[in-house]
This record gives sequence, C-alpha cells and structure tokens, in this order.
Amino acid sequence: MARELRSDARRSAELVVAAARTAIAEHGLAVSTNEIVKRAGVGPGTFYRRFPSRHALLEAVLLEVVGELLEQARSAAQDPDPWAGFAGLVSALAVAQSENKGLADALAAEPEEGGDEVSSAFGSLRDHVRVITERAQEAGVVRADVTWRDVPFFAGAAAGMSPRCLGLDAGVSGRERVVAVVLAGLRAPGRGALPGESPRDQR
Amino acid sequence: MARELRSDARRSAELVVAAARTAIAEHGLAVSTNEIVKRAGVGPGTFYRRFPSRHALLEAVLLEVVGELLEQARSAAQDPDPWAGFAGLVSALAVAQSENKGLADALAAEPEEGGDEVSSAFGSLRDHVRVITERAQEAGVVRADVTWRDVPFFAGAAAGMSPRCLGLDAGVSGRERVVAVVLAGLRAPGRGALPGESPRDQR
DNA sequence: TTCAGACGGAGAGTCATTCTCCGTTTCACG
DNA sequence: CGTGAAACGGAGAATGACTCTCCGTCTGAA
Repeated sequence: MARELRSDARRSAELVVAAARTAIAEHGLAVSTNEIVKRAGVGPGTFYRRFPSRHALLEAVLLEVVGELLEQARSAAQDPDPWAGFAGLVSALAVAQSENKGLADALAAEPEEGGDEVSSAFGSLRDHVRVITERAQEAGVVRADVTWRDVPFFAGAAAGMSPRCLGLDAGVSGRERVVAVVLAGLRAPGRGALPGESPRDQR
Repeated sequence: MARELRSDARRSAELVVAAARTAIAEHGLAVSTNEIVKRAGVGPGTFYRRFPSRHALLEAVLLEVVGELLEQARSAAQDPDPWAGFAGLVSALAVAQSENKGLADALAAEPEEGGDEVSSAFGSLRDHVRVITERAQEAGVVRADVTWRDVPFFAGAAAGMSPRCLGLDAGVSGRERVVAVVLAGLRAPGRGALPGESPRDQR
C-alpha cells in the first residue's frame, strides 16, 4: 500500500468508482467495463492501471456502498423512536440494494483474497441490523414473528421490483410505495396481540 | 397454423418449452439457448426447426405462464372469501414472476409482430386483477389506499428477492415469508376503519 | 526544466451465443 | 411391411461482445 498517487491518478480512480456506481444503478451489474470507463471519461488503459481487474472495481464499489449504509445504520440506531429508526434502516437497505442489484451476490460467489474487508463490513452491518430490529421488537412496534436475519431480504424485495409488469408501468414512486407496504406488513399488528392473523372477524 | 405436426415434432416442441421454463426459473432469463436445448435433450437444429428464433420460444413460454396465471386468477375470483381470493392471486403472481424474472419486460421491449397474443393475454389478466382487488377492497379487507394497478408490482417485489444478502442465506421458505409480510401490509388495518394508519394506540 | 509516471485509445485474444447445413433416423400411411 | 417425407442430432460458421495490454504522448511536481 502507501505509494502516494499523483493527483490526476487519484482523480481518475475516483471518477471510475463514481461512474461505476451510477452505471450499475442504471443498467445493473451486467454493465460492461467499457461502459463504465466511457462514462468516467478515461481510457481502458487508465482503468487497468488503477484496478487490477474488473472484480476489484466492483469490490471497491461495494465497500463504498456498505460504508454509507453503515453510516445510515448508525444514525438509525440513535433515533429516539425505535420504529422510525427501523423504518429508516429498511428504507436505506432497499435503496442500496435497488441501486446495486446482485453486487453482493456476485462478490460473495467468487471469494478471492480481498474478500476479508468486504465480509467484515458485512459483519458490522449485520450487527446494526440486529440491534435496530431487536430494539424495535422489544418496543413492540415490529412484529415478533420475524427475525432480524430476514430484514435485509424484506428490504431487498422492495428493491427488486421490476419497472414494468403486465404491460403496466410502476411509475416514479413505485419503490417507495412498495417499501411502505412492506413496512406496514412488518409493523406489529393491533397492539400487543402479536400473533399475526386477525382473529376477530370473518367477513 | 394448420399442418399437423408429426408426433415426435410436437413432442420436441413441448420438451423445449418445458425445459425453457425450468431453466429460466433456475438461471434467470439469461440462460443460453444452448442450455435450454441441452436440457430438453434435443439438438439445436431441432430447436430452430420448431421455433423461428429464441424470441419466439420466450414468447411461447410467456403465453403458457400467463395462461396458467389466468386459470388461477379465475379460481381466485370465485373464492367465496374475498381476502382468500386476493391472497391467492398475489401469491400466484409472486410465484410466476419469481420463476420468470424479467420475461415480460424482455418481450415488452421488442414488440415484433406476434405481440398481439401476449398483450391480449395481459389484458385479460389485468382485468382479473382489477376485479379481485376491487372486490376485496369493497369488502374492506384490503386497504383502500392502494390501486389494483400496484398489485402486480407488490407481488413482483416479493418475487424479486435475491437468494443471498449481506452474506446471509434466504433459506427455502424465504419467498413465502416475504409474500406473507406483503400481504399483511396490504390487509386493511384495524377493522372496517380503512384509512391506513392504526389510529388506536401509540406504543 | 526534467522525467517518472499517468493518460488515451487501438486492438489482440478469448469466449459465448445464435443460427445453419447435412447425413442419418423415424414416423405414419398405403 | 415398405417407402418417402419429415424430423432428428450435432458439428461448426458467423457474429459480436468483453476483458485486458501495449505503446506513443502528455503532464504534474520537484
């Protein structure tokens, strides 16, 4: 590590990571390196001098994303309202996953050596998810019959929505509506009476 | 049209469509034609004698899927319990979309001429979704602040869940849990009192 | 002013994918 | 049971895309 990069070199690397993030958000993980490089306004040669491989770039992007997520999780954990904190976390997870579809999967699949950093970041994030979820459950605002382990998946589900379906268009606020519905589904029903199904009335 | 196919020819076509369905369910829309053909146990030559192009195969698969969905929707519409019917519909939509990720999108993107059949099937299915959703809303069991147009997206969200996330595994019952949460979120809160948020108790 | 180091871009190498051609086999009818 | 039209499998041509390298030129920093 170490060797200070020249200012233009550092700038190139940053441009590439930023371009990769927007490109992935728009076109999914399958974007070609070419596309990313073109968007960044640098040449392929430059790219491969900064990153040993395409994989390394994806890893850098993932680290950045998880880092931001960690920050959001920390502030969610400090929200005085357990429900608001939980909702914020779910929402943040949903946005991050919708902008980085499959990135975590793709990297999890091919471990390579650099994976340690990634998996430790994952670990921290998981801890936050657990703490925030359990706090909300103890406060009685999140149903007790879900596990914190499921929370990332619930959030991810909201994120995975396709933009079109049955010839209909999701519209711009589609994701937010789905997140709202999922959150409503995760909210503890009635009051205190946890067990899920409404026992009272049959039509 | 017309010209009766020889029995082995018909059989090949059916094998290919069946193989395409399972292959798409497992590997997503990106499966190569080769993979499908290999699974079907036929040669590429056979495939291209039965289908003018890969696109035509996808269209055939989509028609089959939508046909089955229509059947399920019809029986859901006849369920005496509006909620059960609605829940069944959502669940069926979720399963279908999770097994055919992006198929509808992919075909919607390139209209080609055969699209009429597909879009009319879509139309029928949309009608069923509207009827079933509105019936459930009128019965007061589905929240009134969602549109039937959103329903396919809610279902699709549950379907889009990725199998792994943050290094965690979704487990086998992952999709069902997500569908359950989404349904809980769509269920009219409280009782009769439609307007959304639970008014009664705070913490 | 100097030069190590960074830059862009052309393109080599690789690989996957779709679709065609053709010799062989199979169905179905008389 | 014999015959021919039709279907079959598989080798492979044609195409295209993607990752990564080489090299001559340019630039930041001392």
